Amino acid sequence: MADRYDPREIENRWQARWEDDGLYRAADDDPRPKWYFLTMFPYTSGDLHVGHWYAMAPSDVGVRYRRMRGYNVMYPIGFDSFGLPAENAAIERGIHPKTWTLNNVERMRGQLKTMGSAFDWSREVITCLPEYYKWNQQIFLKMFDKGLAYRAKGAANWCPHCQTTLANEQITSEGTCERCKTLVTKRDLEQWFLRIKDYADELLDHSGLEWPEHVIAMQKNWIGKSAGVEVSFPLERKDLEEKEIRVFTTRPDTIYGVTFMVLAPEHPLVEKLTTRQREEEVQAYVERTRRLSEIERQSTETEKTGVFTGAYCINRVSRKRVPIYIADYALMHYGTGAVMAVPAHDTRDFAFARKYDIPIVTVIAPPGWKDEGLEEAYTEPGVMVNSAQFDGLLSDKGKEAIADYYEQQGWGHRTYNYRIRDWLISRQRYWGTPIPIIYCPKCSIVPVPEKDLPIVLPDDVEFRPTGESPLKFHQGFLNTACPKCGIAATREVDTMDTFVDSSWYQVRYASPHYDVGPADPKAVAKWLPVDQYTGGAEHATMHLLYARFFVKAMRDLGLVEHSEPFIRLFNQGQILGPDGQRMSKSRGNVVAPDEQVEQHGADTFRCYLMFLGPWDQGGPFDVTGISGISRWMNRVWRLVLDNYDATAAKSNPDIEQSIRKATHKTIKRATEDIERFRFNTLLAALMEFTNELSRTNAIEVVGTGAWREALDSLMLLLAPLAPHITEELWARTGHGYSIHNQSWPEWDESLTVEDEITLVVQVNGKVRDKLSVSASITEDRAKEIALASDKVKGALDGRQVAQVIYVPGRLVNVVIR
RNA sequence: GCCGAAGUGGCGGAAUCGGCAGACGCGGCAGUCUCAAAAACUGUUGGGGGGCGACUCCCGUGUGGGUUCGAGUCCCACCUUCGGCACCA
Repeated sequence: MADRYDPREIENRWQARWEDDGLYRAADDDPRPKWYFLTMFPYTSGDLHVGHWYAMAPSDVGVRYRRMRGYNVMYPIGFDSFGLPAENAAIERGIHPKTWTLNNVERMRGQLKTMGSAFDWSREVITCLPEYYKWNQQIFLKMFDKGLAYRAKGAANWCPHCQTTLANEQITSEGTCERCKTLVTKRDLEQWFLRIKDYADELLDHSGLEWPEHVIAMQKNWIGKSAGVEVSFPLERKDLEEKEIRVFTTRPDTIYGVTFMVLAPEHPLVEKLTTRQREEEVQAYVERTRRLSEIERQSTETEKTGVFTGAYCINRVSRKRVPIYIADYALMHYGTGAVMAVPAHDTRDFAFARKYDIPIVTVIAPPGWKDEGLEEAYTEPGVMVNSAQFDGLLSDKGKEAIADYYEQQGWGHRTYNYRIRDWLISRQRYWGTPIPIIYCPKCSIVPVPEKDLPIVLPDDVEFRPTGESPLKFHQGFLNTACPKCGIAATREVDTMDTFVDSSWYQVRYASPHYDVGPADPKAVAKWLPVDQYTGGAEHATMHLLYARFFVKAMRDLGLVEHSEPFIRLFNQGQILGPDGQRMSKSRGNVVAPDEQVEQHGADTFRCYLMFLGPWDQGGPFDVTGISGISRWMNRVWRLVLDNYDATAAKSNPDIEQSIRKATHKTIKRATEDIERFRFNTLLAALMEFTNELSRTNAIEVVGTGAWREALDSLMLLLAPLAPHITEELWARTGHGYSIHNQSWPEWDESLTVEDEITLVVQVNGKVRDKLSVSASITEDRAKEIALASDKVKGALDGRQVAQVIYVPGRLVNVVIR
């Protein structure tokens, strides 16, 4: 009898051994094909939770499988360690952000190691250290040189609680801060932007990427490219510098229906166009709009409001005078900030026209239209009417015809518009990468010379959430000399959005200690792009879009040669508390992984997480089921050790053959499942295999070659899932160290096919009999024995057989009338 | 409103192609062991009905239609849940 399975002892021992041996270190000069596997690095929140395990344990299985398939696998890990929580902890508890963060790194590193993952710790990257963020600064400077980073004043999203600006992507659909759920407002500030919009078309192209369709769809939605025409409407007043209003429209076919014009309240023409009589009202409206938060302004529920400016422009084709309004439903940052309003065919314009008694002219006829007024906007395609020479055209054709006409007349041109906006990276906070820019009274914006990098974050800073960067009050940091002319100048005091850090960390892992640039070109050429990336779907439009942009920008800066960071992407689902709600301390439904590991061992905990269901689905985590995995681990332990060394007492070729078949079928199933990351069914297959071996653990098979092959295969197939117990069993059954350097077992296809099959016999689609027949049965013979079955005869009840369907290897269906 | 994913036993879930619905596991029930309990092991377990019984019949994959010899799987309409976007002209 073998001794008891003691996961704690085994796991500690092997983890130490693997670390001492550097078993998982990826060598740059290994000639085998490379495989770069990456799981999203954790933020240094302080504690590893079940979500981390749920994300990382299955990734580790993928890694170990690739290793067994003969790849030179790199699986690095690090810490995303800049960001607000560190600073908030500093303010609340008087700990320095750096201390807080590095303590958390220490703690989380220890917790991560208990998972028994095949991480290559020698490549660890910690983003809050100057060795890393120096390169953020260098890349930023190169972007600045190329015009990819620019400074602009604009209405920035402002979180009053975090006391900083936010990127568009960091605002929830409720208009609140993604981090603290505070209502976001607007502030006019000079800020740094990166030109992600310049890459919009390239970012829309996901060819060559094996990504989940829904993530691609989300990115496409986010970028929001729409085709249309930019057309001009001449102003009635001729005494202004501007002679026309330019608008973007996707519906040029409705241009005869334009009965008013809407400018965004911030539109530069508003001030110039407004007549003296309307001035007061317009100014009041502009003021009111400015005070509204984004959420109030953008709510589709709010009634359309606006005011007339007193000015008119001319609809070139209908020759009509068109009144110009301002309304907050026109957005300054989309298109030209002006809208040609067609109330008959746009729901917003319709509501506005109704409210302010503006004429509604139908120019696209709905089906069966009899020249009557519309009760609501008709936005579907239809036949053009009231549109002079274009009458009778279908609206789709009309779009092209009018676009052509405008282009011929020189009144407009076809173009595209994008929903995505440039990436605002300035943050008025301390714990981030200092933006390497100096403001000189004489030379204005001056980049820090590369030789002066890194601009190091000073430690002795007072954390006062004032809405301005704490760095502004640090005289030693703030004051400097202009690198160009040498006179007294000040530094940029804002820091970079932490998404900058995670936009290229995957590149840094290739050469984490390289000190003459962000990345060693040789190492990058060897390792990048990432072959398989895994992480949560919440990053679909932020991190994943930023990282794609960054790599393309770095390519154009000559820093890397590839264009896409991540070839394959897998999104795991979200793990919830036992109550089906998000795990949170306030709900009291948090499951601590450390406790589970303490109780059941890492192998069991890992496997249980994978057994819950499909990885991309996530779901509630209920600890009660873990005993099933625990019991199974014990069964495997006993099964392997009890009879491994026995010698065959006598042989039974039938049982041996059936064991061999079970083995090869299991290898096949396991391989197919692991390739598709279907760990739940993979585990089910291994359990079935274990059950079958337990049943046949009889005197006739133990000690035979087939028996050994079965147990060896079981250990090897289980090795990626449960690395510790399998390493221990592998050693105890007299194999060499390490099971994690063995080859993945191969299956013999001829051993996976059955000689006997169950032929299902149906009558009118209902199962009436099951017959055990030879797999090589002919169609005629199968039909014959099916019809001969007593049960079929009984079901026929003397009625006429109309047809007999045969599906090879599966069933016979007798159709009767 | 738009885009995307999903609805299967008491529970988590399985079912590459349209072909035995419920694999595997939890929980439950019964049993073995035990003074007893726990643990472990064995058997059983979709619902309903009939038979002493080997058995047998009916119903059943969110709802309603459809295609098909045959539908959890395909098509149409709808309901519910979750995720994303949302005055984008």
